[in-house]
Amino acid sequence: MISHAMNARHTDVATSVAAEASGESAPWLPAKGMRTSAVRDSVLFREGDEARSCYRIQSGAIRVVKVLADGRRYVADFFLPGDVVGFDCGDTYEYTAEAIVDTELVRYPRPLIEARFEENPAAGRRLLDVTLQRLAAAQSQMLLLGRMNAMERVATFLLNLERRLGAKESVDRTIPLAMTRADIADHLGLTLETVSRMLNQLKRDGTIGLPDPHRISVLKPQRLERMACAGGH
Amino acid sequence: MISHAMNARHTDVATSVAAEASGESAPWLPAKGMRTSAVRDSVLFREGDEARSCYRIQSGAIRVVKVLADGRRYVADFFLPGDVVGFDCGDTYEYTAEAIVDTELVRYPRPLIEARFEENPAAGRRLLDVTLQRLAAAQSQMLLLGRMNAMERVATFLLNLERRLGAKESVDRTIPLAMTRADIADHLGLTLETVSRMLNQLKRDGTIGLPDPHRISVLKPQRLERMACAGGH
DNA sequence: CGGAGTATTGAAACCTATCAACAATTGTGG
DNA sequence: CCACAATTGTTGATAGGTTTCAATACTCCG
Repeated sequence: MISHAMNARHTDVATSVAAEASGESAPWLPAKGMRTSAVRDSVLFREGDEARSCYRIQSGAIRVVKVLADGRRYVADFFLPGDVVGFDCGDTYEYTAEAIVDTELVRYPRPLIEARFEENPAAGRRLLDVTLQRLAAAQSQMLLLGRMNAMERVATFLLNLERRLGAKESVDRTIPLAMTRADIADHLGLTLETVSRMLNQLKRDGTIGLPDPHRISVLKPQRLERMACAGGH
Repeated sequence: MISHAMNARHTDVATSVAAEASGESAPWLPAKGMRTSAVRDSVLFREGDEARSCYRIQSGAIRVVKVLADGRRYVADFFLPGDVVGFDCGDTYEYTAEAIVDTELVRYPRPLIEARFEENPAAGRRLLDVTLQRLAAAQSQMLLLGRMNAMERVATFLLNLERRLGAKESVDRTIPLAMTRADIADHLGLTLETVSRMLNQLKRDGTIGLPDPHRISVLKPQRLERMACAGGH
């Protein structure tokens, strides 16, 4: 599957007590948190659970899902290394968070975060900015879901993912895909078959390469951007 | 494809200099702002404009739209009395805001709001909560756009709108619709014809009544909730 | 009262979903 | 290390829900 995917036993999320620096990517977090790991497909927290903690992703990937009673699923977002998942409004989580692959995280109890806001207003302001950015991203995603066709959705998704991973992760413009076709489909409001068809159509075009199902190399970025949609933001 | 270009009179937004209390609904705003009015279909601000102010709606309604180059449009949100529109991340607006009907607003310059955060951290915390709520609503909307069929979308929309308007506005469970079918369609990722068909199907069912195109009375709320989707949030 | 904008309704086309079969990959255990 | 089983991905044929195109009716205001 992917480099860091190890044995996928169904143990729960394991927590060690070692302290860990919060890292540069989220300056609004407390200085220390608990190192934690989650094996593939384990649930970090469930929609409706009491929101005790949030988590910064160290390595791996998390998906955040909302589910209808009959099983229809929407993947609201993917969280990649550096991202923080689990800070919601209210006392309960708004969605379920699951590990896509074996994932290393740092856990921060909510009370510690709230305390940090008291002592340091700038931290709260930083979180506000992050939240406003996520809201803007959500609005772009709604435009995608509401008004783009299958090919535009897939092309836009690939470009966004490449941008988020940054040059560091994607060597030679090759995107390491942690998630399955089903995850991508549930994120784009499509079926996994349609996602597969679009990817293979792009492959036949010569726009992308698919060395293996979990690696996508962007061969013709400009063409991909043109397919992404008839008008950037 | 679709391009509901709304070109009516293009008078600008008129501003009076009278001061006005910020009201109970948005305690994170400064105490005073400028009363302003916007006639139907006028543009409050445009995507990409420098974000100088935000606006609290006093009466009327605002729609917030994102547009693709070929004219396809998505209505990211409707803003109703009490709501505040225009506080985005970055220095420019993320979307275009237009008046759906003649609208009364109170304008707050961004520098004044920023200053208020400096002096009163609780104000910033309130805005964070509001923003987190809007993010949660956006995630529910993505589930709707990605995974619900036309009837479920329309039913969900009506229920949400009724809840937002509150008992005060909707006398006798009758929802006053400020927006057109095209606005609703662009908000639900449908065409205006499909929205019309779904509404009239609900009318034939006896689930709702349509006294006139801009008034919807909910006759059988439970049935509407059942149609809304196979699984509540 | 008339005219422009808005809403409704019908018929046909299209894109994507669904169903189904098969191929490829991954992980497991001999 | 290889073979097998399970999962994941690909591809094809068909069906179905929405869109598109078109015509007509309604509503609101000047």
